[in-house]
Amino acid sequence: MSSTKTAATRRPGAAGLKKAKVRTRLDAEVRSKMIVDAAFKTIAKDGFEGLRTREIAKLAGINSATLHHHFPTKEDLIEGVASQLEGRFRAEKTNPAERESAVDALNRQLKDAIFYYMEQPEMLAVYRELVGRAPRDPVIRKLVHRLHTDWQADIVRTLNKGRHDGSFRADLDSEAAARIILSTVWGLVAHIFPSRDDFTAGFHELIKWLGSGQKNKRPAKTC
Amino acid sequence: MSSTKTAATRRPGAAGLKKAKVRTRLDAEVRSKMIVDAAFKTIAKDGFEGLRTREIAKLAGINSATLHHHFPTKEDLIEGVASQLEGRFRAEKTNPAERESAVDALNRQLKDAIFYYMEQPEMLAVYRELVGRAPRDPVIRKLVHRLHTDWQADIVRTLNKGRHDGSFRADLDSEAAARIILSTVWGLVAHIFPSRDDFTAGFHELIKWLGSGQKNKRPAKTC
DNA sequence: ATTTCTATCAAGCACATGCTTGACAACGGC
DNA sequence: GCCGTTGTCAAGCATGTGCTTGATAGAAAT
Repeated sequence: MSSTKTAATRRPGAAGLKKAKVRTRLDAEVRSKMIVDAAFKTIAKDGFEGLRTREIAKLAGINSATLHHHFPTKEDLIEGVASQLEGRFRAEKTNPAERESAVDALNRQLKDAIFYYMEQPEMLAVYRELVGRAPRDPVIRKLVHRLHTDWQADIVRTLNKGRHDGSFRADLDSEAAARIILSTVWGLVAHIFPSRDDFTAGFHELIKWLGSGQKNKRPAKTC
Repeated sequence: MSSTKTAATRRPGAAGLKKAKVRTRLDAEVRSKMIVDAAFKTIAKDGFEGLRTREIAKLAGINSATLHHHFPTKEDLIEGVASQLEGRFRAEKTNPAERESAVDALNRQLKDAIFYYMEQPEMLAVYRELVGRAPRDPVIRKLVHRLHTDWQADIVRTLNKGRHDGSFRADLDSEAAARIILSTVWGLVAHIFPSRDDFTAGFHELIKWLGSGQKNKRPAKTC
């Protein structure tokens, strides 16, 4: 006597025709990635101001409670996004060609930046948001600092190499120059450069300034 | 003492001891400035994410309804802040000294940037926030674009002058170079440079690169 | 088959937040 | 003194929002 009654009241949609929702259950890892991907897209489009857990859940096709099961707090979700971004940057890092010259290495930096700008604008948008949030969030700040430090070290290596083989000017301050280059690339990310072509022109000008002014690689500097 | 009854019922706190609030009535212009100042400080500290009309009102010492009387929407308030920032930047703009050399003019840019960094960090913080918001807000975008365009034009003028009098290298692309300089300064604002000294070192390196390599101002480039 | 584990959902709680409403009071013009 | 204008306030409305609760169901272990 109690069977039908409880079943009818307990189970929503058992008697009715309510779109028989199929509950797809996924591994935590897979679902987490789906959620982070959704958050990534939302942040790229609307920034952190536009980050609403309900929206992310809807975009990921799940209930918001499920989202909070995988990422207890919004903060956790943001860290997940940040972590994914760092991973993608490190994974997609292009390798130097064999016996690549210093100038070629710089041009690779240029090409990489333009690649992200053209093909992966979402990554740059999220990056921009993270840097903007860094002053107020210690975890993000550390992550951004890590990325920038490693990146700068790469550039310093390249510059030192070019300086020693004579292709770059002998009086180059590699540390300072690396920061200029970093800032220039950041100028592209932060839309300080109005267009891709302006950025390219700027970067080429920079490379020109770095040059020693001689084609061959002799370290001579007499006249 | 006479009309106690109506007074007691009508005026909240007239009978009690509730801190006898004095309603200070100000001109719209004055009050608006107070509100914008409060918003300015809040945005500098917590960014746009932390902008709550109630908080601003409390900081300005007024009721939030009063705030909305002067700035009907949050958007209006933000535009007020942006407008004030632009005004301050333009008003505080340092004038070139009489017969100032091109190198001196660039050093003035450097000094100005460091001045804001050290003495007016709030202005730079708000600036940073505005640039971050620009991609999503047409009004802000226009304002930022206006500032950058004017600023860049200034630098281009300086560079052209230096190029023509021989103090800068003859093969200088002034437009591209100006954008590099702009990006470098933005690197300070956006905390791409870890410290003030790193920025100074970078800027000096930049100026070194721009130089023609000769002390006097003759346009000769033979060797 | 039973149990255990946990991913998922519908509903909701508690509070935050932009903005409104209606009344009041300071001020200037008459 | 009277009155229109408007700057100010207490209270509230409607909605948004992070996160919780308690129940349900898929899957694996036993």
